[in-house]
Amino acid sequence: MTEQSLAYGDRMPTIADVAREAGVAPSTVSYVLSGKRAISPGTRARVEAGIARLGYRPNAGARALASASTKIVALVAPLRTDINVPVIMQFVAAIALQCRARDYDVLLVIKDEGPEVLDRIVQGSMADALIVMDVEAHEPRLESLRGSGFPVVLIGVPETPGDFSCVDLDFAAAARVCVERLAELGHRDIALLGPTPAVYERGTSYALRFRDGFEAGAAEAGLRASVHALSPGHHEVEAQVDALLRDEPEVTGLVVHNEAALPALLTALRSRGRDVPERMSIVALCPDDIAEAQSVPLDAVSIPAADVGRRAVELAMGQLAGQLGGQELLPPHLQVRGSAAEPHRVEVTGRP
Amino acid sequence: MTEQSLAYGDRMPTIADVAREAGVAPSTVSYVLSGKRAISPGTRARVEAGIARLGYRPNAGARALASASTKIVALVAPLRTDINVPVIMQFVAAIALQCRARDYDVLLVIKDEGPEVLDRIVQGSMADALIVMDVEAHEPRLESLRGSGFPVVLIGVPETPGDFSCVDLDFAAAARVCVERLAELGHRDIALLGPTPAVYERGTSYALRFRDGFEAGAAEAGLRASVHALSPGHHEVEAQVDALLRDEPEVTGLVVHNEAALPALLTALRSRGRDVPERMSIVALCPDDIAEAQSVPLDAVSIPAADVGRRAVELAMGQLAGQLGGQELLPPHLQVRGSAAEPHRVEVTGRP
DNA sequence: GTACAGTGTCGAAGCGCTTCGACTGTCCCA
DNA sequence: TGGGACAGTCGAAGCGCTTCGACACTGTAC
Repeated sequence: MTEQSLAYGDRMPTIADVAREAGVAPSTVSYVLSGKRAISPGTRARVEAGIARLGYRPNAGARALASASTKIVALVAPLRTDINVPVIMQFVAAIALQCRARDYDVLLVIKDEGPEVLDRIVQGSMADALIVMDVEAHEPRLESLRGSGFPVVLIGVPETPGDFSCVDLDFAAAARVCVERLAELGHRDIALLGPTPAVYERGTSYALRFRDGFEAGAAEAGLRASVHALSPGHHEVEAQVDALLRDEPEVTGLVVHNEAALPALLTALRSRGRDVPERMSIVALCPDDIAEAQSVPLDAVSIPAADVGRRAVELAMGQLAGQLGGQELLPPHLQVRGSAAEPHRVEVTGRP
Repeated sequence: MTEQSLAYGDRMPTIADVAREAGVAPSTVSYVLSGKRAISPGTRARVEAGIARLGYRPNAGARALASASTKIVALVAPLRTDINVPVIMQFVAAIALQCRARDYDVLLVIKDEGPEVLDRIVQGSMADALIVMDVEAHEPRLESLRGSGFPVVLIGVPETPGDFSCVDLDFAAAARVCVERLAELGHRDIALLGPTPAVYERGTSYALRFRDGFEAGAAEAGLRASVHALSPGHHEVEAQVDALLRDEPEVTGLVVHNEAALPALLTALRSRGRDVPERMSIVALCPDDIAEAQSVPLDAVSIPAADVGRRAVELAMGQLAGQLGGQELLPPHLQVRGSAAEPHRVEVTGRP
């Protein structure tokens, strides 16, 4: 039962070869493989031996053609390098793993190609389902799929989800949790340091939801709050910190939604005498490993990439099985690590 | 000539539908699409109109089956989150873009599944070529493909490349360039701060080549040199910097091959009075944007991800066209930004 | 006027698989 | 003791495409 090593270029063995080898009909081999009909133990054994002996693997194209199912999930991912790269990667990893666990493969589609690409995939039957990451408030790309019945799962929530399944962290709730944490500690003036301006300009769904949640949470808690987009790069961050400290000196707590800027931000604050958490509190939205790797471990709501990815695949599979899924927002969890504390009201009390 | 919007679930139009619509034979439609035979302008126009009217897109599975070519490149990528994530992403982006430009799609395969996965892809005819990122010195996964004639391109160079095509930055030369830069400036004691120990333990090809190049370059230039793996995390980096400064106080120049640790490293050095570049020179190996975003912009050899990715796809396409490619190592380019300077021999001259 | 090379088009034969209906036994229960 | 139910297997049709050889023309050259 040694598996023959096949040179590519030799004709690959087909189901007919296996059938001949095992002395059965091709359809029987197919049924052994799919389990869709009962097979006697003896026959099964002979077929499996034949498969092993020939090193047979079913041809994906033929299978797709005959069964009208590709066992492929198309994953639409943004491959900008400006944002969030590690988080994107975590999503991709989680989704790929989940797909493999269900015997699906992943076709990678780069976002920011036009809608024709998706049509090509869907109408060319290149995949059985579509998972779209990083959805923006408006996604013209997806319009042609609306109501088509083709299984689509969005990671993120567009303005009009329609009948698309959506999964995501509840960014609005996450922002509220961050704000509430600062409010409980006694902060009265806070600021949101968000992603680069480009992200807002694109209308990126999660960034907007986080911002809106921040503003709503602050309003409810009666806090003064402002929002700032944070450009990356050490000098930019320093300049923006200076501007913030100058223009809004009362701010004692920051909510940061910008992983890339965190190291620079912490350095800038310390060098300006605003040590964290004594003289500036920070609550961040970022992956756990990033929160922990900072010079001051950060209180943070983590982005549950693995959970979101898993759920996205589950929803896709559900749709393949005929269920329809709605919007799912995963609840945020704040991990306290010590970067937020009660404010020292130095500016107010006066201090030598 | 309005393209009809198709509901998925409606039977998708086939080449036969288009043929009927245009009043020609299916094979004629096929030849219009492939351009493999001459077609009169009139017929072509009618066929194209029919295609547009029906919104026809060829079925990928059927096409693959009939033509024995999938128009898919399988990309084997590591999705660990411990290393190099942005760089990996740049490779993936570059490869995906290049593939699309050649009308190929990308099937994403996660590394660290067993060899059966690759066999499934190759023998199941799921892809026409394979690009493998992050290759290690020994890749048992690839053994079954050796000599098979299936187009394989490696990003990185294993110990025994055999007939696999390989592309990569010339990491050994890159290390030498870094060492030479420090040597020219007058440094005599240098250290390499490399990636996490796990990367060396895995036998990751590029890390080993960089290290070997570093040691060889230092030997040639007559420098004292040591090698240290750098664990990520702020505290680990601080501890390791302390150890270095204690155990090898004469070191005045660092070669850093560890993007993730750079912010922490710079912070640690400054807080220990070893400002860069005055009291410690640094030359790094990292992407340009990362080098520029540091608190001190770094002299760095960048990883030409886009070039490597492009070349990888070109080599894959070349193999599909019957050419065989060998190893290609791209020359390193050092970008000077001011993080390396002549050493102040403070420890030697004594200074108040 | 016949031969001959194109040129443009068609029909049919697969590519390798799944799946449906049909067929042959067995077994069990009426 | 006959018949239905069921397990196990087979053969053939067909999924939608590509591609090969054949065929009908149209010119052009002798």
